[in-house]
Amino acid sequence: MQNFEIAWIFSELADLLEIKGEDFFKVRAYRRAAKALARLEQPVQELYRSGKLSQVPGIGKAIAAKIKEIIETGKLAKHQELLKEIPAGVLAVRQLPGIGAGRARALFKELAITDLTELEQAAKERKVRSLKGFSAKLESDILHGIEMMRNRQNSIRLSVARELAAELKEFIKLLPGVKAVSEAGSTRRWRDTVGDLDLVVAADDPATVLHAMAAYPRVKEVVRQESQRMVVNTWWGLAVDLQVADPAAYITTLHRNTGCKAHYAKLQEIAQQQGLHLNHRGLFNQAGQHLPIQHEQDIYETLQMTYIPPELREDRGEVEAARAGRLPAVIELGDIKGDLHIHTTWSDSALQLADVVQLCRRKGYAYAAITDHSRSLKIARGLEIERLQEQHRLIREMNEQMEDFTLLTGVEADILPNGELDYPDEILETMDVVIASVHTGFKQSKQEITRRIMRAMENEHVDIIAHMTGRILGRREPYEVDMEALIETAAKTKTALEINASPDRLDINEIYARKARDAGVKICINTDAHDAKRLDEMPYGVAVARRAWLEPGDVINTLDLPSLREVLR
DNA sequence: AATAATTATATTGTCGGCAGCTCTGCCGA
Repeated sequence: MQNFEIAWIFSELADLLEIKGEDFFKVRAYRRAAKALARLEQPVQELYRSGKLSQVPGIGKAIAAKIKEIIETGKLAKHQELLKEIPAGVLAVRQLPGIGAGRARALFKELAITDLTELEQAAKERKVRSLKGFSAKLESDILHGIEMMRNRQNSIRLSVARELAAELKEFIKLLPGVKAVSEAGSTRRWRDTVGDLDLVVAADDPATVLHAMAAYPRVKEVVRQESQRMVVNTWWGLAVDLQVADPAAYITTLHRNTGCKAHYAKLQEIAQQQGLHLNHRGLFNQAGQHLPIQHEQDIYETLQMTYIPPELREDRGEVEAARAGRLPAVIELGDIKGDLHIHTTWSDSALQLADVVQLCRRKGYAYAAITDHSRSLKIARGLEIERLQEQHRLIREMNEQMEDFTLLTGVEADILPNGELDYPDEILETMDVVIASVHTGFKQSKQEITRRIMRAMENEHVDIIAHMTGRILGRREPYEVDMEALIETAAKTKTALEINASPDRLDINEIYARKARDAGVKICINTDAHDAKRLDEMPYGVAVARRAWLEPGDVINTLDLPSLREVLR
């Protein structure tokens, strides 16, 4: 069992107990434990075997015993019992914006609502508004929320797909007769969300692979089986579409299954024009003979164009650009020289200042900016001015001890509802990096929130606007902003826009990042890390930049430190 | 339920906006 599967049980247990009305501090203890487990770098099973579970902060005697039960039996009795009492659908109801544990409980107890469909019915019949704690407005918000939830059913965050892909590839690689295996489809193209996970395997004997796949522990049920293909549902809620190819046709199958469809169709058409034929079996000449294909590069070369990396295969002009030899040399992970948005224990992160230095150094970065939350964000222990200055003094001292690495002083200052920043200018001007972002007042009108962010950009001390549309994938829609106007203002004020690399955000997205670049706006790719694991999420941000066709020169954290300082000045 | 310390017991991230049985509970950052 993986850490986050165990963490998930505790987090669901917390939700169930909260809905039941159990002591809130107990609920919070389970949440803390879940968070601690998800954050662990080492497998929980290992800690369990060495008897070190209770050493993890947030895990005491009772929770350690429950972890033992989960590891040994695969489930938790207390969790199972609660699920019998409170149907899983109630948890989905609780996920709706505006519905917390209290309102979910009221709906369940008073109206016997056990899932979203029943809630929708009740809301349409105007039965919800009369409950204590509800209103006509909330009732219509509920209907909106249900609609929203339905619309995103097929979108699972890329990180989930990539983690499952990594695990499945390890497993499949070791099966007898397997020559190669790769993810394909939108997972390989690094789309922010995916509908399913496509895998392509090169193997002599498809039956062996399919048989092993069907028996794999993550697999819940086989949905479809053909001689060389299998579709399964997994316990992670993500379907896997596995295609086994003859080793000779592996590259062309992988290429076709990577898509996107429109991109592939264009290549087929170009092949046709050149008297060739392209399909998943190979690339053929007029006589029907196989042309040698060792790598995907060979396909593009034969079709007389530059190689197009998977991230760019979206039929957004890349085929035309590649034929004209005008495809940009897009940014790579190795171009990144530092991370400019990192939180520490000074506010709400698990990282110590020294951890940031150590981990970023190990990545080969030359610098990193410490940007903790500002004072108004109480929930995140935002820093009062004195604390912020104390931290900056400490950082300057640390820098004196280091030659090959620099910590930059900074802050993630809240943009207050009126567009002012959370600290006065004389404080902001003392630090290296000022990030500005919105954390409250999402319900402002499009005009208000746009104007608010524009005002922040107009502050000369603001260097970067972080996660500008505020979306949390699968949980919160982006807020209404006039992107055109914001990009224009960012260009005018020379404010960089962040690509937040967290797979939960990926904000701004590739569409806006490309528009911003075209308007002359610089981009900064940041992890916004709150723990060591999330510091590793830079590749997701780089993927967004690649999909936006960005080159290293478009991204400020590819610069060496002196040039970066020049830009930030 | 975990933690710290008074080793039996207190504490455990805060606070503004919202809606409606207007001083309170709920929600969300």
